[in-house]
Amino acid sequence: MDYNFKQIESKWRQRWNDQQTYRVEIDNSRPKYYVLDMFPYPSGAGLHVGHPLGYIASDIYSRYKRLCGYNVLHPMGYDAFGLPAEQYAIQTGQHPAVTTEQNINRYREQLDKIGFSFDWNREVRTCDPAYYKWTQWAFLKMYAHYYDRTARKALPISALEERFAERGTDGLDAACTAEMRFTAAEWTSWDEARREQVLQNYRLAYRADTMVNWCPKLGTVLANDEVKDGLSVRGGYPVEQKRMKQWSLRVTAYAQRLLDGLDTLEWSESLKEIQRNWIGRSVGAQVFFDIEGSERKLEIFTTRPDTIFGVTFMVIAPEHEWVSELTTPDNRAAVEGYIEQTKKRSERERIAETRRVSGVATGSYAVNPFTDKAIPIYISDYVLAGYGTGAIMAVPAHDSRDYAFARHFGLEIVPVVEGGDIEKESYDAKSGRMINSGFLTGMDVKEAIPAMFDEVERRGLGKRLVNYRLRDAIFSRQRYWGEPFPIYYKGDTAYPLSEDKLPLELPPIENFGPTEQGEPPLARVKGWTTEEGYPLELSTMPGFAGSSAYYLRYMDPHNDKALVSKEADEYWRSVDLYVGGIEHATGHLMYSRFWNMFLYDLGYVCEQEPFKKLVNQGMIQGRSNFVYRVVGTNKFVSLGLRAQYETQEIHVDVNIVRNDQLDLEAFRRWRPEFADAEFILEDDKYICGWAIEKMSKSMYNVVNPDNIVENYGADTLRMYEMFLGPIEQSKPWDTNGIDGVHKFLRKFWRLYFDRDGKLALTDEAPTAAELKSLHKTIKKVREDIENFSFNTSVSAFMICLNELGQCRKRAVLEPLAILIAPFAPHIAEELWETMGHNASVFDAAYPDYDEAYLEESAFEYPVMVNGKLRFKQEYPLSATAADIQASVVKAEGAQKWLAGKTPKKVIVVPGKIINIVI
RNA sequence: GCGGAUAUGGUGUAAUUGGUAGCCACGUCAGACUUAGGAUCUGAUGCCGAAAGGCGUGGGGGUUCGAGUCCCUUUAUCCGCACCA
Repeated sequence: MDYNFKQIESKWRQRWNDQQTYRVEIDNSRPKYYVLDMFPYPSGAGLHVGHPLGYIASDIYSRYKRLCGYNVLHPMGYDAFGLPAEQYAIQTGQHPAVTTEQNINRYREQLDKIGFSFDWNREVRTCDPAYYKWTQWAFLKMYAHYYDRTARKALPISALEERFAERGTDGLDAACTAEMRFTAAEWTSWDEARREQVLQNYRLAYRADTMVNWCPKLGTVLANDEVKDGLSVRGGYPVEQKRMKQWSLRVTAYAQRLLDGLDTLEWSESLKEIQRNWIGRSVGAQVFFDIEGSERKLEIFTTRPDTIFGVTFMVIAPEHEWVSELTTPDNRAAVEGYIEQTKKRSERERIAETRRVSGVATGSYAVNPFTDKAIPIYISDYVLAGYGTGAIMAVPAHDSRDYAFARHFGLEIVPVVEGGDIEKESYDAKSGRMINSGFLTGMDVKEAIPAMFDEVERRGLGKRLVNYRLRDAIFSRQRYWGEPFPIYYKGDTAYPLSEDKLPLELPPIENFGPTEQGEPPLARVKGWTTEEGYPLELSTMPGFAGSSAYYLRYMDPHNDKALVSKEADEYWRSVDLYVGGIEHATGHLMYSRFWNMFLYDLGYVCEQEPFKKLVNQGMIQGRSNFVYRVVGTNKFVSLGLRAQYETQEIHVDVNIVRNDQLDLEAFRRWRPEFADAEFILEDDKYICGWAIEKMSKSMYNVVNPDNIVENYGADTLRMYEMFLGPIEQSKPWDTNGIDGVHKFLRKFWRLYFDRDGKLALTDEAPTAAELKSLHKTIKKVREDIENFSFNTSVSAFMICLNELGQCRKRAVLEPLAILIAPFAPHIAEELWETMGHNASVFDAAYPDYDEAYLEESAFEYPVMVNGKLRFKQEYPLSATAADIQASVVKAEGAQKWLAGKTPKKVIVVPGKIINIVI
């Protein structure tokens, strides 16, 4: 009886489902382990063969951990809110809930075929009201808290109100949108709306007028991580900067903790680096510059206070609040023209034209506090409104952008650091001796920086300040298919719904586009108000809202009293191993950490970091195949002969190509126009060309895992995906080669059974060689799993099989069946049961190796002469280096190469190598 | 421009972490069994060479008895950030 994978796999799929094999509960008698995959967005296209790569790796790991005695939490769910379903709804009128449900069912069907050990009782869907109740709950908590820098944690906003009533802002160091100063008396004198406006400045979830990424085509604002090169990540539509009133999360409050936390995580260095860059910490100073003829002072941020003596002008962003105020009547026309021109340019154009210098003078002057000279204030779009204060002190001698600007406008360039030639270019390096700099002159830059910090603070011009590139996350989307905000309005003032009103359910709707007035779709809903008739917020939450705490919900998915119970949280704690794509580096992985830290501050969770160890699986690219049509005919010429013809390259469906050889009949059936195709063959075969491209429908290179499972079985798919190469590496999918793994599994099967399908194991004692082979494999496989090196463990199984030959001994094959179980669970279960075990193979103990079987008594040394391998010589392992040194020269092999000469040196590394240097 | 990663046969890859480069597969070639083969089994397969031997881990240089691995330099590809003051 041959290896009937179809029968075996459907049997065990059924059995695992019926017996709830992978259901897990809290079990204080066993150590826990939490293995998580990034849950998928259920798209209409279904899974392709690249998606399960990470799932298979994590499944192998969790099955392994389970076999090692851990209580393993390994859940799966769906990130079900989002733009694509809604775009589809706008086009077709189908409700996103319907298409999402369909897609989820399709995903589930596909996932089930691969034999994952997910506990489906814990499934979550972000679009389920019972789930998003807790998304809304967390939002309300953020709304009701502010971040106190002194306490280094989030505190209730009510405490802030009390504080304001007692002493105003005196002594307060809190994360806020703009620094505020007021007294207790002022606070008490304000009305409710005014106070609320002030509190919005501090809330961790707040509504404010801010510069946002507006995507007109999608009709919504987007967060920074949803925009790339001035285009939306979803859809690739142009994005522009616009000032709008939007909800945001004060992620920046946690910037330092998000940065510090990275050091405690087992993440790849490159991923940590991406997050560090995204947070973008820079240490510098805030400095206030006097403005001539004004009481106000222009605030700037600089990391080079040492160069203040070289400041010869200042530049503010076109969007700066004071533009109008600083513009003198003579310059008004020019300034307004410039601003108009900047507005018209999209973000994308602005990025493309970074080299071009543009700007205009305001006519106002500031005063350099150290040289006392009047310096002109300019407007230019090379200064960004969103970073620092949107204003800079320009040091043309030591900043290349300021230099280009000064050259263009003929402004003064005063060098203050020695080195470089300011006639040619600016000298940006942070080293050298200070010149033309008053009290700093003669110091090195490294001394001058702290000296100037001190001086600025002493003279009350400003203070040391740490700045972050990280922006607060814009949290509202003018969309339908997302979580509604538990917020209502009285006039323009926002109020939270009370927690007992949650979940605030998304109302049904038929038209999914924006209204004619450009309002979000929820504006169409009659009665989208509170019971008292106050209007509810019309925007919904963004995609990352639902994915920010889903790992917590898996711990306790059916709890309607809390996001996660104390008991469940304290048992499961945090994710021990998280597997997913690197594309979430600055989005989901950032927001989740923020969300979790916030819940940690409030005492709802016991771990500060949600994902202890993280593995990024590589992207799977497509491998396209081509046929070559002779131009103007319906003849197709094989790859090797195409040079003789004028041909046209056409993508052909990879599913009708095998090992680059075209299935001619299937090709004729593929599309009607090829029904009577003729072929020019080489060696009676049609060989296709190939290329590595993105996996997509239009390239006909999408490989569906269902087809692989159908033809080879899930166990083959699982092992082959691992065999393909290191898990972190991006690589093209190539079905060529899957035969090797399939062949291995068939051979493996045939080791246990005779021709009639009867178990053919013997109770004979294994030989030393067999035991050595077994224990070597156990050792290798265990180590490889721990190191996430699954490709080499698959190889180890193949080597073991080659070494075992026809060994049918139970003492060898029984542990081998358990050893392979994480990789090929179906076949392992079947073998285990056939061998007479009642319980699942996953209730067994994972085999461990015994060093004793691996020991060698003698070692055949490779002997090198002058670094080149010349002969081999065996010595017992007990032989000392000195013994070998003395005797190896006398060996027959050595005599030939020495040719009578005396060696200069003989190097012996016991157990490794001998090198004779002549 | 800054930061990170990668580079090994025709292909995917491996290398006890400084110690016999190419394990394990795919592919190819030869053979066996076959009416047949997208089945199975055996053998060969880095390059040059008849052989002895030589050359080989993107290129150049260095350290070392010994380098795919360490150091310097250079090239190519991929990814992230990018007028961040």
